[in-house]
Amino acid sequence: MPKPRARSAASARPAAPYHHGDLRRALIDTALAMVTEEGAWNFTLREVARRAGVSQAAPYNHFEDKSALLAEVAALGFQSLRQTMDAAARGQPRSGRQALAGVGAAYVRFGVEHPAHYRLMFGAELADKARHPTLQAASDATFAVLTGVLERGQASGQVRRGAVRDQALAAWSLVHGLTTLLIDQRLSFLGVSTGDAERHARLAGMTLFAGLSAKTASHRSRG
Amino acid sequence: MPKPRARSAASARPAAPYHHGDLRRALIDTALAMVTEEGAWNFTLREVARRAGVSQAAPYNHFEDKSALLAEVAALGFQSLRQTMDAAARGQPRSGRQALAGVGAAYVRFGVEHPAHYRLMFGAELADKARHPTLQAASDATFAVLTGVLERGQASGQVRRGAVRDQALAAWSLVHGLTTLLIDQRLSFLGVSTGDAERHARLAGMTLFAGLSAKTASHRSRG
DNA sequence: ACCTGAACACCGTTCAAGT
DNA sequence: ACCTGAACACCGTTCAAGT
Repeated sequence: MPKPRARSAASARPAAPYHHGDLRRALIDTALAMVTEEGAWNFTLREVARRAGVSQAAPYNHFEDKSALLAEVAALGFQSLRQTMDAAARGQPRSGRQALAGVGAAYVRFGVEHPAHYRLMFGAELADKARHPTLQAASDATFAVLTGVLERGQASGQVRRGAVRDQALAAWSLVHGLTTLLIDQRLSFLGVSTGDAERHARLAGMTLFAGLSAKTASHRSRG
Repeated sequence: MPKPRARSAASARPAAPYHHGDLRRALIDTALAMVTEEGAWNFTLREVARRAGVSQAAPYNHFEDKSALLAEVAALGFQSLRQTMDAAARGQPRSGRQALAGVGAAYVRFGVEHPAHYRLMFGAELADKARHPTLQAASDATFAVLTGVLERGQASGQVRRGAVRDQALAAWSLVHGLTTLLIDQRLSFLGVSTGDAERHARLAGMTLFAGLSAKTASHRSRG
């Protein structure tokens, strides 16, 4: 809570100083708490201000508009996701399939455990806003974890040689698609709920790793 | 301002009768046009009413709330997507890899060509609304196209035998993830734009079909 | 049975005015 | 330099009243 910044004597409660200490950070923290604790992915800027104890106009001293605040909260989400993926990657002793499945499962788990945050991170409101630099940087760093796992997999000979970028794109598409389908409950008709998330993540990861082809030998046909 | 509303004789133009002929359909058509022609995925119910020439309160005679209208428009999108996929499936002479790649590419192409509609179809606003029955049915029918392709692929021996449901889920996750990443421009840092959509869709499809594993023989290890 | 006008409780954003 | 109060132009939704 606020800050004493006792200017006279030791006044016990300055109550509400006119100038907030670090309102920018306080607003981000408040919004983050609303997202993570209450699952409010579509909160209003006025409510964030209200909870932070300032007027509705105050945020505009620190953010250009609402989406600028959203972008900061989303960036924190990407940092958190990256740490989760990093931990999963390090936890696996071997590179290749194990590491890939572990990282993929960690990715999906993050999404289903923090659906509001995940929705915010990938929401359409922040779509064309590649201008938010912190968000872009955080997103790039997250993607790099996947790329790293695949690079090490190729180096160790477990992952097929080829363009890492294309492989990472396919892998990211898979886990991102699965996560959003789970979060938005688009799979209920299949009997798949968020409780089965990790199982299906590993299953999908194995499918991606082994491929759908019935051919066990490399096929040289080129359509 | 309002309307003459010639009620007598065989007036050629009923102009604007107090009671709209089929306002329900007119509202859906109007919203659909806004989505497909202007890319307005977050349109306002009031604006739909305005364009349909009725008051802001009129829609509530035909829809419980805004999301009920959104669900109808989304359902039309799923029908359109299903037709696109069906055509792609029939266009391919062979089952297996070709059909899978073709259907997947058609799916992604639909998304990047109708980004607003796609966003609406999978938007979070309609997430927990599994109650909208028409939407659910249309979505299920779309998914069934994928399942059918995989079933035929297994029957013809081109697709690995296994649970079709799990394979379809992996395939759907892949194309859905790729589509949303493309639409929301999350891949610009990779130099991937919507123009490359079809190419990357086929690439990702091939990756899924062939698998990421370096092993060409089936691996029996179970970790 | 269907539609309107006006109202209620909200939004995001701006801006003069306060401290 | 930062914050407030009041305002503007909107929303989704409800409801008595009109036809």
